[in-house]
Amino acid sequence: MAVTTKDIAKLAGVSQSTVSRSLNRSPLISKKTQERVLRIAKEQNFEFNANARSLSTNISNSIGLIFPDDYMEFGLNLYFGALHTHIRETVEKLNYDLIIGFEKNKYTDTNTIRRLVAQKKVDGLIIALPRINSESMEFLSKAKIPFIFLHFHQVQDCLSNTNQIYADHLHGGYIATKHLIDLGHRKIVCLSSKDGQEFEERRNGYIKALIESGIAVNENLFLFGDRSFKSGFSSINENLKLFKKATALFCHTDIMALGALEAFKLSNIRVPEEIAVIGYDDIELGNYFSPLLTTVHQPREEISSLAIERLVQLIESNPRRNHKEIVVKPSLVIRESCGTKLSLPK
Amino acid sequence: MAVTTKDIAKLAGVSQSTVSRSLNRSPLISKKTQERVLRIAKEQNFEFNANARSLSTNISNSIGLIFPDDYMEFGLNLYFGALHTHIRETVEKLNYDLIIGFEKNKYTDTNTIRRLVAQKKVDGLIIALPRINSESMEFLSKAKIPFIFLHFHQVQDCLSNTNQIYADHLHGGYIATKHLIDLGHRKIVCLSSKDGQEFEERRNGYIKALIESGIAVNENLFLFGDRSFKSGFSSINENLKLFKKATALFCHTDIMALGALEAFKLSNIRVPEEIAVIGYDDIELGNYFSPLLTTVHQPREEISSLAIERLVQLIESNPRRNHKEIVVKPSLVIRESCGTKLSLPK
DNA sequence: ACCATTTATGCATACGTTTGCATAGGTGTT
DNA sequence: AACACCTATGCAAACGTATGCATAAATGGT
Repeated sequence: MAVTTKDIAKLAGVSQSTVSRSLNRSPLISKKTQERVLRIAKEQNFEFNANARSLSTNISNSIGLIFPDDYMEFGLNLYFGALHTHIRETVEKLNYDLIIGFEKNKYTDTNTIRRLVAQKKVDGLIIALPRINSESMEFLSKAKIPFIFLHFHQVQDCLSNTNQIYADHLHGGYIATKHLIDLGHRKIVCLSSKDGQEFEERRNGYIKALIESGIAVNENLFLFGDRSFKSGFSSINENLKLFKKATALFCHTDIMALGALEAFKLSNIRVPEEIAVIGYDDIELGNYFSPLLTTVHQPREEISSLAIERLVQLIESNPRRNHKEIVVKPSLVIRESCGTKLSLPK
Repeated sequence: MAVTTKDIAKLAGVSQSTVSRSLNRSPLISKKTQERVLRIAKEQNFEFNANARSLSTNISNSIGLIFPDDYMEFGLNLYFGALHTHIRETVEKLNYDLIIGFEKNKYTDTNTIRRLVAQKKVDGLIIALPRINSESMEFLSKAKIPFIFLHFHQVQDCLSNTNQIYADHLHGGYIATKHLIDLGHRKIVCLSSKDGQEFEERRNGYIKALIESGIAVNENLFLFGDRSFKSGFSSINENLKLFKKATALFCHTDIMALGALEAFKLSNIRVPEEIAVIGYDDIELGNYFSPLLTTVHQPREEISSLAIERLVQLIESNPRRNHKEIVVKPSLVIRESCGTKLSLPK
């Protein structure tokens, strides 16, 4: 059915190879012939058969984007959703197609990755998994396929031979805490999570800011949730007594911060008047409910475009060297939930 | 590099065709040979080259999922995000890959669709665009590629020769309104949107329920937003006077309902005590903030799996007949925001 | 033991493209 | 006029798989 280069060749009175070369803008072909071929191809609504092309060139013109299977939980969809948007924009701009894959167990499985690579369905991968085991790493480097880790934290054990892009969470934790300290707060509760190195880094940023300001780190001010709204809500609800002394709360995800705000609301504790609350991520939702959430902006657009651009660069030049880390800085988004400088810090 | 059927053939001491047949479980091959070939293939980590396979069979084993470019706006990401999850689950279960495409102008463009089809990158399409023009319809049917419209409302003008899956919005509008009426409400504000036929249908459901209960339809009780949180917030804020008489609000999206709740909160109007609020969509968020949002559940999982299952069925049997509409019923999710039966309806 | 039938395998071609190599025709230099 | 050298084109093989057809081997019936 579909019109092929052979059909065009017949119509143009040239050979099939001349058609192929013309369509690929080969300099071997004379201007005149090329133009004629292009005209006819256009008239016939010609499109390359991508499969034949990929078979011949070993290039699929597709990029695989790998997410963990559970990315929808814990309000992560808000984060990933945004990431996804920016990624596809860049992918589109660079004329690649996007194949989305998921790994069931985000820490150990790489079945989808292996399959897509082995089947030659993708030219490169953006891997947005929190971690990957060494066998899979080995598979990837043996397969000589360009890939980029796009995640939340630095992966130490594959540092030397991979490309990774991540945000500087220590910095994010630091600027959030510094903001609260600058507003006069001394007792700052830290609601974090144990699931993910990025949270550890944020805690380190928190600690760094405290120490720098000569504030003692108090173990009792650490709370741990699972990143979700519900855990933000219940962590605060079950630890309201902390806020008899503490005047501020640093939540390591916005969605936990929103849960916390809701908990304070139901206990008639006013934010920011009585407690300052700062989040992390800068999800859209933080801009909806009163008080508007002050937070740390995750540089999503930057991370996404950098990742794709770097990947395409790797694909198209394929230098089996030149590994690179890119670190992106988060920034502060000051809205309402931290209020203004405390006049009388407790 | 990669191991091919030819390599396996050499190792097994059989011909390439025998390998191909074995791997495809052809009944022509003896159990013994087949098992040996399969064992060797497994040992060698053999995977088919998808491009060669697709070229030969004209089957890509991929499904295209087409979204409008702006699906992230207006809180739609919450809806589409969920849809996307269920779709990919079903796609995975049925062993297809998922290629995600976007159309720039959701009403007129079909460039991505055309390209993916012409290039043979997909075997079928799930088209989640609000509409499609007749040229594109013609292209699709000429291309003889199975596709399904997955959307929010029934598309009349391509009814006769397409598969479409949509929810019964009239029913949804009806049950939401009926719920409020059953609770004793008579004056019910209807916050809808003019952008999308589904909203018109929900309004019709609203009207139907009113009429059925002998309540006059009051033009003044209709408000229109753009589906967003902000428009929910401001629509209510700018029309607070309506609620001197009206006792209930039916918002045609959850996210508008949340905006409305926020507006009531800031005006110290208690929900559900003073005003009952019902939403539409059943997004996760509605289950977070107090009062928990009573709403109409969009049967997302059902729509998604039905769409994919039907599509795969079309792909694998390809009957160029047998067009079918599937209508899915929304259901009521009663939480807190409508409260209980009014004792003294105004 | 012979033939007919079934079962299992291999051969060869096709899918639509890219690309190395050969070559025909044209240009320029001596 | 002879030669070397481009330029533009075509030929043919290759990519890895699937499959129609031919055929060899095994089976069964007499």
